[in-house]
Amino acid sequence: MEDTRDQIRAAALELFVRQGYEVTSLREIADRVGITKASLYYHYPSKQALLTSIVDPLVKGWERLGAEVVALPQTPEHKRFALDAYLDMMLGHRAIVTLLMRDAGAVLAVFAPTVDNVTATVRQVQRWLAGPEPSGPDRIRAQVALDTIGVAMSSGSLLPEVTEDDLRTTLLDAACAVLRLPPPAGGAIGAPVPTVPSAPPVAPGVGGRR
Amino acid sequence: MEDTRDQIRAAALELFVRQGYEVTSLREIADRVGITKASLYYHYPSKQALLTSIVDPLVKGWERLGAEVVALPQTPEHKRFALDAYLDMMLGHRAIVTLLMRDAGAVLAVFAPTVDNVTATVRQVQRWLAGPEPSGPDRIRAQVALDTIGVAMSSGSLLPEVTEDDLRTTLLDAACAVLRLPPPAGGAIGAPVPTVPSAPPVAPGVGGRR
DNA sequence: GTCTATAGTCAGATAGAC
DNA sequence: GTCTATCTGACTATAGAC
Repeated sequence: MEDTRDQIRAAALELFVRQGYEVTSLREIADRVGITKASLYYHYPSKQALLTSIVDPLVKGWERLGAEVVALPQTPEHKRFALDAYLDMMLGHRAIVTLLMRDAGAVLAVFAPTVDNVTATVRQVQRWLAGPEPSGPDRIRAQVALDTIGVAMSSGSLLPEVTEDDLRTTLLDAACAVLRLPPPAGGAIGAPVPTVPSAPPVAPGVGGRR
Repeated sequence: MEDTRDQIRAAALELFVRQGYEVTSLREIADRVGITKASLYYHYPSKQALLTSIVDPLVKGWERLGAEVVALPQTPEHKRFALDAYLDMMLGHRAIVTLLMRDAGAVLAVFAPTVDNVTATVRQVQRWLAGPEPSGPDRIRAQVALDTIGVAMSSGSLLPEVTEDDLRTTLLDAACAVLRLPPPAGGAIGAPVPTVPSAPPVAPGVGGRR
C-alpha cells in the first residue's frame, strides 16, 4: 500500500508546519497516522529522509522552472511571465512554502548536501532577472522580487479576508514594480493581470494554472 | 559582573543563528563562554528566557517605532520616512533578524504570550501604510513593503559583493515601489535616497543613523 | 558565581516476533 | 507491514557543595 507513506507525509507536514520540525517527534507523527514509530521506520529510514521527501516536490519544481526560465530571452514580458510562473508554483506548494518559511534553517540544514545546487539555480534566475551586466542594485532588486512572492504568501495571519485572486494579482504586480518592469500593454492600474502577454514560447507544463 | 550575562547572550545568538534555537544546547553555549551549564542557569532561569532576552531589543524597537509612526500623517513623505526608519532599525539588529528569519516558528512560539501585542503593532503599521479605507490589494502592498525590507537582509549568501549602502538604498526604493509611493522630489533613478525629504516632524530618537 | 552530580524525560533508532 | 521491546544518548533543569 503506497497509502501509508502518503498518510505519513501528510501528517508530518501538518505537524511540522504547526509545531516546527525539530520539536515534532516521530512518535507524534506515528500516533497521528495510527501506527507505531517502528512502523514509520519501515517507510522512512530517518526523520531527515521524511523531511526530504516532503520538501522535494518544491525543490524539484523550482529547479525545473529555473532551468526553463533562464533559457528565455530577457524581455520584460518574459520576466513578468517567469515571476507569474514562479508565483503559481509556490501557491501550488503552499504548505511546503509555509514550512520552509517557518523552519528555514532546519530545512536547509537537511538539504545541505543538495543545497548548493538549489542555491546555484536561484542565483541563475536572480541573474537572469537582473539582466545583462547587472549592477549591485539590479541584483538586489531581482532577489527582492523573488522574495516578495515567497514571503507574503505565508503572512496569512496578517492578511486575513484577502482573496486568493487579490493575493496572486497583487504579489505579481509588486514583484514587477520592484524590478521596474513596465506595466503590461493595456493593463490599467489595479486591473487583473493577463495570464501571459502574447504567450511567450515555453515548454509545456510551466506555469500552468491548477 | 554584568559581563558574563552579555557573553552568554552573544554566544547564544551566534550559535542560534548558525545551528538553530532548538538544536543548540545550553551545554554548547556554556562551553563556548567557558562556564558550566549550571552557572548559565544562575544568569538565565531557562532556555526560553535566554532567547527572550536576545530577541527583546528587536521587539521593543519595533513596538516603539510602530507607536510613533502610526501617529504621523499618512503622506508619501512620511511613509517613505517610516520605511527608512524601519529599515534602519532592522539593520541595527541584523543578527537578531537573521535568527528570526531562520527560526521564525521557534522564536514566535517562545514569544507566544507577547506575540499578540507585536502582531497588533504590525497590523497597525500595516494599516497606516495602506492608507485610509484600504482595499485588499492596498493591505497586501503594505505588508509586502514591510516584508521586503526584512527578507532581503538575510539573503546575504545570495547577495555577496553588495555594499551596505546599495542594500539600504535599494531596499527602501523597492519598498516604496511596492507601495507605489511617488519618487522623492528631485530624486533621479538610482540616486542615493536623501535621509528624509523635508524632515517630517517626529519624536527624536526615531530612525537615527548609528 | 561557579562548580559537580544527578534526577527525570524523551528523542531517534534497531532487533526480531508475528 | 506492523508490532513489542529495548538500547543509547542527549537534553533541560535542579540541589547543594565550594
